[in-house]
Amino acid sequence: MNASAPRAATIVDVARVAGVSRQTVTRALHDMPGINAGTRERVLAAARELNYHPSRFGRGLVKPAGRTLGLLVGDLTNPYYGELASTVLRLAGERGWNVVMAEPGSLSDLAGATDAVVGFTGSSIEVPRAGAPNLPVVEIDPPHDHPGHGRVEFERAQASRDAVSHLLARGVRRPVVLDLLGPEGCSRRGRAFVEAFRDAGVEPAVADRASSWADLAGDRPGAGPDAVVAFNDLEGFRVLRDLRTAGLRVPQDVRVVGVDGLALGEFVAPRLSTLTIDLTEVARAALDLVVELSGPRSGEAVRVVPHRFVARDST
Amino acid sequence: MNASAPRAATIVDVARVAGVSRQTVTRALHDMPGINAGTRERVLAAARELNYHPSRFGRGLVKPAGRTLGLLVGDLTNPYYGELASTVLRLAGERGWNVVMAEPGSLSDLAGATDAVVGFTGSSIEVPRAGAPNLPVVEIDPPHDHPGHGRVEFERAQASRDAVSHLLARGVRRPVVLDLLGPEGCSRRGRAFVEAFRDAGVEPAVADRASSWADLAGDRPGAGPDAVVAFNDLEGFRVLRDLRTAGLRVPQDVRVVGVDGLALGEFVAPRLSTLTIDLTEVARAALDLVVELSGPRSGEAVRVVPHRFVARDST
DNA sequence: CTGAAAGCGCTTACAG
DNA sequence: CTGAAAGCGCTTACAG
Repeated sequence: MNASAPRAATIVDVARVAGVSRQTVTRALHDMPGINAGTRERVLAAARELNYHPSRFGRGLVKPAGRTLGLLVGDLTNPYYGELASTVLRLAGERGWNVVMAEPGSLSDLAGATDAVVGFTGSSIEVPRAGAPNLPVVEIDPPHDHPGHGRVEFERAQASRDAVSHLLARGVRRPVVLDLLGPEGCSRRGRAFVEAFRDAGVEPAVADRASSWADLAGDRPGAGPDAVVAFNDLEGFRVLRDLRTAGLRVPQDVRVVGVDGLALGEFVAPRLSTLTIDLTEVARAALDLVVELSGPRSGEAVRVVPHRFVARDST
Repeated sequence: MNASAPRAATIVDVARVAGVSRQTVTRALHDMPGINAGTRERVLAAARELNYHPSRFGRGLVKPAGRTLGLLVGDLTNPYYGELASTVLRLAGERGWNVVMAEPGSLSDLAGATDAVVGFTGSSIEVPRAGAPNLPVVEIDPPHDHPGHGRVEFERAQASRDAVSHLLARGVRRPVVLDLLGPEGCSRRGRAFVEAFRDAGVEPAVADRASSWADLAGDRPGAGPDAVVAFNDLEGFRVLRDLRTAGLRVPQDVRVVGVDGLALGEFVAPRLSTLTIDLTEVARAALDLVVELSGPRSGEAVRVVPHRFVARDST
């Protein structure tokens, strides 16, 4: 924008400095056969001198380029998102796609930089589609349906019922479900558990996801929860730690269930029981939907992937 | 490549179908003022009908575009890399850069898709710089110096000494350092610990990073290690779990130190002592080096970021 | 409100 | 071994 900013060197600048034509520059830069070694050196020297950076756009316009996928993920600090991102990177790599990643806060112009967007953030995503009305957008486990967006839905009912049966069979009577308590009430994961408990004839308490054990236990000893359904595995680890600090035994005194199925759940003691989902299947479904939506518009593009209850040591 | 594959629609196709000129298509697509509402609708309908996807390259060539950074990270399943990636995404977003991510195995043509590459993989990275001789490459904590690459080095000596003093002051006499035992011997992190122990007059055992507690303890009870330096925090969690399973108390019977400073270390019991590093500082240094290397070539581009020992409950 | 022209930076045939 | 020409798909002034 600065009028005095020097224009970046282009291939013609290099050609001029090296005293050759531009296609000779191309030849030198790409190590193509049929070029005099001395000429090549001269060109490369000129490129270095001018600090020449070829334009991706100029090249992309003329060479068949791979597709670029935009991947919008929630906090990568949570290994859950890391596992999905890792899988998407692998699958996209196999197809020769590049992946532009962004976290929701980021301002990056995804629509302008990509050929399709996959979003997995825990909330609805809104992609500013400047000039790209047909940009395929796929949401993973979105809280709401968005017409025109493809989506990968998570099926939680069966796994939640399995977890609840497991808990009740072990004598649980005073479960608490930790959840994100927004203006709309429980999250879908929370609702699935609450409904599963109710269907089994037990009314669970519901508390904020970040509640401390002291909050949950109340003041009368012995009346606290005998099971905690954490909002996710990370919070489950926290609950496990707090229970240990409080001198309570898991699973004998309190049983704990997480959600996400982090591999890390195997690395803590007691190993955390959890609701898991096959993220490879999720990623594959999302990429398939991208391909489907890239073609001529069809109807609803939806895939459903089920959760599964994994009983480990904490229940 | 398939001769029968239909050529993707371009802006001229849309213009033809809508019966307008191409700049009218541009106007309609970008919601620009000064266009008849009916015309706009007609254009958008044609775009939909043809499943028109604007070319990023055509546009990029003519509009000033943000830079695109390539970020090569080791396994995103490890929250350590996730934390770095998250920070880079945030800092890059603030500067208006897009970020193309890839894991080392991926075949993606980073050089062709980006304006600079940052690598943080635990091993040396080799970027195929097809036609991009001046592509800035910055390596984070690389095992070897690479001439021409910028690098962010981790300083471990002081933090390792601090950790060792801490352990020895608590009576540790038979420490074991778990490490990646490659053909070149210890890793740098392992060496830093081994040297710190030696300087303090204690010769540590060295074992493979994945060793089980049974491997380490040997057959004579009481002769096993009284401290374990894990390869990273994730392995530290595993050691913690194994010790618990073996009925040993941490830190009373065995003290455990991790490396990485995962936030997660606070979420386990006992909370894991570790060597931590400020990943925001690391990311910022890497991006600064990218900028520095994007300009006219200067000398060595190196930044050093120190580790710090954090004593939590496991020591 | 709409269109004809120029040009962004590169590579790919095609000549010499 | 090297160069002149065409063209990729788009946007930006400039005319009408």
